Amino acid sequence: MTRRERQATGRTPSCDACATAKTSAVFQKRQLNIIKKASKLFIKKGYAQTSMRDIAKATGIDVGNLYYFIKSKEEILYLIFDMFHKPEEEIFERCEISKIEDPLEQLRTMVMELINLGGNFGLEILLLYRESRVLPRENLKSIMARESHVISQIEGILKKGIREKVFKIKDTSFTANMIMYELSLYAMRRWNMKRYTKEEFTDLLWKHIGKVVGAGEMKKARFVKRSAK
Amino acid sequence: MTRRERQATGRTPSCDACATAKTSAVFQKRQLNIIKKASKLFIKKGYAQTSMRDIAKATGIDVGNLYYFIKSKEEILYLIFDMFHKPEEEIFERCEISKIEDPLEQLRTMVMELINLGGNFGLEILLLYRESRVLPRENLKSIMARESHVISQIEGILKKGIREKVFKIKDTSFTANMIMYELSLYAMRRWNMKRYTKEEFTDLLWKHIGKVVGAGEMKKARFVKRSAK
DNA sequence: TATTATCTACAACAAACGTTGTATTTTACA
DNA sequence: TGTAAAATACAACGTTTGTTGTAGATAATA
Repeated sequence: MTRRERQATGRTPSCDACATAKTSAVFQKRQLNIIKKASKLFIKKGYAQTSMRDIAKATGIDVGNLYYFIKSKEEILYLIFDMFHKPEEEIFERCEISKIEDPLEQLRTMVMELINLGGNFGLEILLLYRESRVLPRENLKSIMARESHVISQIEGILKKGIREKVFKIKDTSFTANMIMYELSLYAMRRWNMKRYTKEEFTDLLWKHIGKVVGAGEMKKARFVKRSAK
Repeated sequence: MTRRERQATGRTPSCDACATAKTSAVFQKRQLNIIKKASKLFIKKGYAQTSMRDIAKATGIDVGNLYYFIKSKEEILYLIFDMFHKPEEEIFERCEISKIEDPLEQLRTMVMELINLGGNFGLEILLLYRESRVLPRENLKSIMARESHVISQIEGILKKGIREKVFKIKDTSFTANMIMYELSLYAMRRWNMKRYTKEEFTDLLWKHIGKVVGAGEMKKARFVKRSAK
């Protein structure tokens, strides 16, 4: 039996629909703790460089007993992604963005929410870029599907903005992807970005995105038009 | 002796200044081959998920004999970074960018060169983001120093552009970092970017950067001024 | 209190890993 | 052709790794 196969086995099905659903409060709390602590370790040291024994030490749960709460190391990573991408997907509805009229305000709301998700300033998203390849195809697909969903919501906002002549964008798909990508600048280039406070950075980033969607330009244009009348 | 310590030992000093410098053509060719093949594997599977035996298979060099050409697995990664960052650092001089007058053209030259480095469209730079943490502090620092050098060159161009009223930028350091970061969009989000050809992408990216530095805006402004006279 | 379900402690396993030792073959040069 | 250096082949070592087995403790329920 190869390691990969053994990994798939696991001792106790934890997140699958299992006979005796582990829904006890303690259980879920412990599992959440594992996920949180592990995500911190993964961010700091990398997935492969973090051993189950490290996670055991960080959580205070014995190495072997970790497998009472999770199926495998791989599953921890998946659960981390799951945990931080679910709320990401729900921003649009939760903030009732479709009810906002001004596309620029829609975009601002979306961006701010995405930035502050998890309170870690996008550090978790960095994991997706860095470690997603360790997940099996199946899981990776479902994660990517969520990502795409958010992207297409952003794209929707951009299109609306173009229709209302507030934005000026050549390729909405490209720009939506770029905006999503830019949100991780802080996390990805921490070594250079640390000089900015979170507030400074957020401000700079939003100004930047404003340029990207051509918002300022359009406003000016509209202003010129009106004054020309 | 721990693994980490053993890793530091190595069998034959390969890149250090060693008594009998391995400068034979064959030797260097083999070493280069290892670096190239390994970088492909690292990009595809990740550093930790690529074993020395994988590299052996890819290069056709026996596992043990790999250590005749390189000191350690870690060194391979370092050499990869070294290989792709050295030319990056030399762009400015090689292209004689300081002799170009128009800042926008300066920037365009720089960007295009950076994009096409290695011919892999930035795929190697993705490694820096993903795997740099496995390097020891010392090496990491030297890599980052190079990065910063390129960034400051970009920043120089931006400042010149501002002085000449061609660019409009709030924080040159932020923007320089952002531009550098944006160059890796294709590599980092391949799964969504594959729909574009390299030409399409390059075009979109350049237009995007144009907006970011406020180039279009300024031109229009200048034009307006002149027509107002 | 008896019984079951939940949780824990600790040791162990088998595989994979980076790396080394060594003996042998090939090449370069005199 | 002879000799040293360069390069190869192959087996092995010592660790670390993710994971499991199992026996015992604790908590909940009756």
